[in-house]
Amino acid sequence: MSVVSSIKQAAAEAVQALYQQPFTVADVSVNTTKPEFEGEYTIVVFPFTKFSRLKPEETGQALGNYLVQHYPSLVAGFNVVKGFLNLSIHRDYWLSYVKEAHQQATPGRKPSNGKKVMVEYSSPNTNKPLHLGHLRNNFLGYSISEILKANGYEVIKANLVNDRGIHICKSMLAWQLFAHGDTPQSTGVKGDHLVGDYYVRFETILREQAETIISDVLEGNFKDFEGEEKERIIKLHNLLHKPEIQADAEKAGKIKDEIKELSRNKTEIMQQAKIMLQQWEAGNPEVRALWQTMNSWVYEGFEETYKRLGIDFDKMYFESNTYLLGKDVVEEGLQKGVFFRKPDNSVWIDLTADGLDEKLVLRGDGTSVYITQDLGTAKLKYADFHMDQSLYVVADEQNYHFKVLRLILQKLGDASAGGIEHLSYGMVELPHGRMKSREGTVVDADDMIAEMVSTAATHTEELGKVKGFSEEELRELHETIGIGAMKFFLLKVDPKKRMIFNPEESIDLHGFTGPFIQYSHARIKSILREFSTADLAALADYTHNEDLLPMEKELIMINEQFGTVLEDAQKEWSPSVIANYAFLLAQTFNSFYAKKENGKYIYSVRDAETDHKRKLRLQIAMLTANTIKEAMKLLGIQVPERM
RNA sequence: GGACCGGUAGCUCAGCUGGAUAGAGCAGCUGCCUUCUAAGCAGCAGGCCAUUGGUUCGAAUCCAAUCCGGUUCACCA
Repeated sequence: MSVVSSIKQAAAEAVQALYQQPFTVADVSVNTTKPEFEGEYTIVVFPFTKFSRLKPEETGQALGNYLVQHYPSLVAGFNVVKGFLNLSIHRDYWLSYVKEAHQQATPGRKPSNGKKVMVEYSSPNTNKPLHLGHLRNNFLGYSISEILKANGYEVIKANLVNDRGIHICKSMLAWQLFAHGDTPQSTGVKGDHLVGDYYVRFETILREQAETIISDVLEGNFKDFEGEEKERIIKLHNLLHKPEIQADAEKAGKIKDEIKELSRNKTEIMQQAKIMLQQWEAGNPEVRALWQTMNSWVYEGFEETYKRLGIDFDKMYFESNTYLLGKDVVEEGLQKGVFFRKPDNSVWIDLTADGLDEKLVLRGDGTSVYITQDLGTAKLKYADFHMDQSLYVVADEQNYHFKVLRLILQKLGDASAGGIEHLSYGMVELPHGRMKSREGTVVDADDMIAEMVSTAATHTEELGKVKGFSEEELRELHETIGIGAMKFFLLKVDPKKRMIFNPEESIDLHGFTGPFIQYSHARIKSILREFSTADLAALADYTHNEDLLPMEKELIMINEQFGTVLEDAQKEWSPSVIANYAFLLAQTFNSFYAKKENGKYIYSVRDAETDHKRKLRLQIAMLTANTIKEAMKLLGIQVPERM
């Protein structure tokens, strides 16, 4: 049990004993003691005064006395300042913690809790390469999975690949029209990029063709439209010319957008893509073959990127296998009276009682929509694994979708409903706004990785501290630092906040960054290298008998908090909690390392004042290195032995 | 318009389950390599915690209203 939990429990018992009042552990507020006061942890006594009917100072005294008397091995002393009871934790408590923990490779890990959770993340489209937004998703999904594991959960990392649909046909069509049979092998272009290039090509042609139609429409020529669509476009055209709309830029913009959308749909190339999609759905052998070929190129490309980033999955789902799944759910919903059919044969659910809207679950023509598939897939996942919880790592623009998904499954009384949770994260934006693939303003993941690794290489070379590294070791080190910097950059921010990335400013290697923490770890390792492995192993049997200097105590304390930090990160689904902690720990060790008095390093390990001190500091150094390593591992970041 | 999310130093962010004088990093300025690695350490400067009101011993933190920014409310996925 952590120190803080022990204190809370002791305090709750003390209040019950002293004042015969029921008081739970959750009601006790414990903070770290401010540096200007004596002690390590502080109990806020104000909440107890209504039971004690004494002044806060007197209540604090009474409580402090009780704790010292009844928990002497925990609380060695105390002082009271106003309503704050500052506790000095017994020296031996800290000493026994370092002794017991310093050789643990994975500090803070919890034993299995018997619960199973699926984390779905990444979920890429197979029509273009990964970009910066996907990186945040991948890093978050991977990290939260590792954090859940460390907290005792069994985790299934799942990836639902969006491998079919109109966007895939766009790339396929453009390739058919313009590629002259080019392949990744023939061009030397990475598969996902090659396919992405044809997606862009498609969009370029589409834009050109749409321009013509739009300018026709704006001139009052509606030859490309007929029937209902013609009526609609004429109506929009007329609306646009009304003076009150002309005066309202926002409304005019919306109308123009709709004209644009309708026109895009009418282009020849879009019509061709739609035909291709129908052929795909009908199982046309030629289209299916092309689809398989091009998807395999993309998978090779993704595989390379995932591997480089250290991202992995336990289970792959493919939308081409799941997109028809939801239809029996629709039947079920109709039978249970949860859904209803409209005259045009479309199927809906009424969620207005829950503060939401009516939601379509099946089109009039019997084809499914996004939510239909997701309902089916949720049931499939549950049938496959019977997990207690199913976590979806998806951007916050889909908050509404997941609210609806969970609600529908609840109304259907489905077993999977209770476990559905949305780990919603904010989008990564550029200084000028959102990344848009149509407008070519995306930051490509592979480019970004290459750039970070090369920045790391340049910087490493400038510092010139890696003499004796082989080519291969150097290459590995640059990967570790560059990718570490990038992962840390994207994970240090609270997931639910959107973040702005400026490609003009490269990601820092100093300060609150991955490399700072990696560096701190490497430096601890260089301290440990001063000693033989036999010396280090022998520390396990060493019996402590020495007082602690302030920063020795502080470091042990922070290390000891790791278990609690792990729990917090899990509860909040936030790797940033771990990132902040790892930084604090590294920073504190650096201060410890560099602390100088009268020209002497007062916390020197090698040149410690006594053998006891040397052994204590060695244990502290080992403990800190292990905790840093483990914390970074939970973020998916490796730490080097030397850098 | 409804729902949800955000607004803390010049910039990027911690702190938000109420607790002592609001913290980091970057950028700016000072110092510190004969040291177990200076990707570091120590310091200076920088704040009406969006605004107003409320709750109470105590509010950046909780509540209400307002202002600003974002997302969403598709027979797209």
